[in-house]
Amino acid sequence: MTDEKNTAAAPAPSDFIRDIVAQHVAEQRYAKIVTRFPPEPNGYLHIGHAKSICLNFGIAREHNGQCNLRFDDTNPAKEEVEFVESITTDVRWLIAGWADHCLAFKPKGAHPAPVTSNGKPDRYIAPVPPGENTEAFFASDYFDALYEYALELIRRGKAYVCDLSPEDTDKYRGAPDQPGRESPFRNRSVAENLDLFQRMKAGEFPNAARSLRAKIDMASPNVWLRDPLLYRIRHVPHHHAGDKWCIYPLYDYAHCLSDYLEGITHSICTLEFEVHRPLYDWILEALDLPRALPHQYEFAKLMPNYLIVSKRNLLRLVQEKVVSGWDDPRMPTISGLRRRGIPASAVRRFVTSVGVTKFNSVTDIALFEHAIRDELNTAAARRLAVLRPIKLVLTNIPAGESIPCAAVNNPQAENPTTRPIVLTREVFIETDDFAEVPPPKYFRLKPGGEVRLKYACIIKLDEIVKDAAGAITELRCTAQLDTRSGQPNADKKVKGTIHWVSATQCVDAEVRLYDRLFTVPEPAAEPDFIKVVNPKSLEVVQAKLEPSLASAQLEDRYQFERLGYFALDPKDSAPGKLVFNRTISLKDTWAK
RNA sequence: UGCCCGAUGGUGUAAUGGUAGCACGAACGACUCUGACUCGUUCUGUCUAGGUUCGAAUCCUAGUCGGGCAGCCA
Repeated sequence: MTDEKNTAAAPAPSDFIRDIVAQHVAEQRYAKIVTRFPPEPNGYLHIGHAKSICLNFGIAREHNGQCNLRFDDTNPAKEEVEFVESITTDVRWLIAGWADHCLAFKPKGAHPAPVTSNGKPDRYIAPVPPGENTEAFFASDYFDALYEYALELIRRGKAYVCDLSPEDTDKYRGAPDQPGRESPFRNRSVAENLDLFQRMKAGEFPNAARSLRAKIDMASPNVWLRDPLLYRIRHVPHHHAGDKWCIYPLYDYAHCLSDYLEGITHSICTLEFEVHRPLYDWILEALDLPRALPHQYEFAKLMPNYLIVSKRNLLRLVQEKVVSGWDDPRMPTISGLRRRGIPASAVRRFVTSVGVTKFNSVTDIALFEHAIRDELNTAAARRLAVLRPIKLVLTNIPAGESIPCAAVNNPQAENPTTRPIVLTREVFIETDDFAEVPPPKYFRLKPGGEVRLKYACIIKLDEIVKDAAGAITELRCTAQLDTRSGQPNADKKVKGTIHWVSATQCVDAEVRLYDRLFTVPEPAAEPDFIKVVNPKSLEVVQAKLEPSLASAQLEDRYQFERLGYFALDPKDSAPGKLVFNRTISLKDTWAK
């Protein structure tokens, strides 16, 4: 379906993170480059995540490395299996045929195993290729290991159990421009900390009654170093780990150690984690681990205009039924883009083309639209379809006669093939392709004017038939049959060529015309982005299609000539009931 | 008033002390049995002020502007 030619031919991208990786490869610092994509299963993946996926899998791919799909599931209150399933599907779709050989899973149910590294006891979880009895990595599979590491931190005097309430913890933390104060529980003995932490795990204390904290520096100018919490008490079951735990690790503690356990070399995340990096390093260094430590690198997230890219706001669109669901074709979610008919290759090309920097920028959505059109231009089969039909009668063709014509399937192909279509007395043309009072430079059908029916012949408009109310019911024309391909006057030139379908040999279909969801470039900056939803973001029409489209395939992409790119809706289309989504219109430089 | 990060045409990005380039976009033109594609021409840029240097987008200093950080979220 999707043509990989463009992506494959594109030069390997270069950016500051890839430069660092390339240097590490040159130095032979690591045996293998291992990255990871670590979503929290609390929502659907969107175009912003696609950038991270393509970065992480792209780097792995460029160095024969590996990229782990890992669920960062340390907060059971917000997470659901529905999301681990959708995320897995979306990631696999996005990288299919491109980097799936880099995707690493683990045996189903596997946990980190005891190993010996550099002569010292260690823990490691080995990757396997996705397949039977495998699954993605889960941070929650490391809870036992993480607990052991916490015990070790306590023994080393680098962590303590704190009895401060959440409110008091906040107060003691101070402010960015003001140092915090040390917790009164900061200097408990190792024995007491060990005892208390074990009892936290055993469920002896209620939610938030105590926490485990790293002992770092309450006066640090970086607030994340002011004795950050490592564990909190939450008496809730976990979607993956079951009901074994009532203490759950926090992101900063779990993430760096998960990276270590999986042997990640480059842990790539977005800019807001920059201030967390010292903590990431502190935890790993505090444990004196025997293998090479992972390192964190940060880049600016993708922010395209005319879109919202925030789980909270996307959720609102779903909940308030502005869209039909997370996979509504107007949503910037991966599932929405997929349902809309956008090839994964176009998503990849777009997110790669914007580059990787530390500069917060707004990317023009036109860049995405360009990537989509460009991929589809080579991949899509051309077909004739009329969205808003108006009847046209070719008065010199007898009723019942079928004149065979050959239509090109894809002019971009190296050896273009054709398919047969037929011209009949009655055809439909696009309402927009006729104007009784044409504007200047109007190339289409107008009174007394000539136009070519694509792949058929030139016609001349003789008569406009109207009903009693003055509405146009049909256009009567003369077909110049000697201007058909292969006929003596085939080369006759007219300014306009329009598409059409036979009125007697066509199929009906519902066609959904999608447009931008928002009318302003920065909807998220509005007081209420619901107020700037584009009322015309979805228009449904009953279209007439050429007969070959009756057997359209879900995975195929079509260009309805002169209109745009279309694909079958995977949810609502069924045998005998065609539903097409407009992926994107053709570029239109004809100012209306 | 604290700490961290950043700033190159309309947008995104490259140039790693040596000719500011590429893509998107826009405008105009050529071609055209898709007003698409393709091709051609044009458009607009190094945040400011000092300094180092034969030479600065790049290094230094100060400033300006923007983003991030005070969840028992990630």
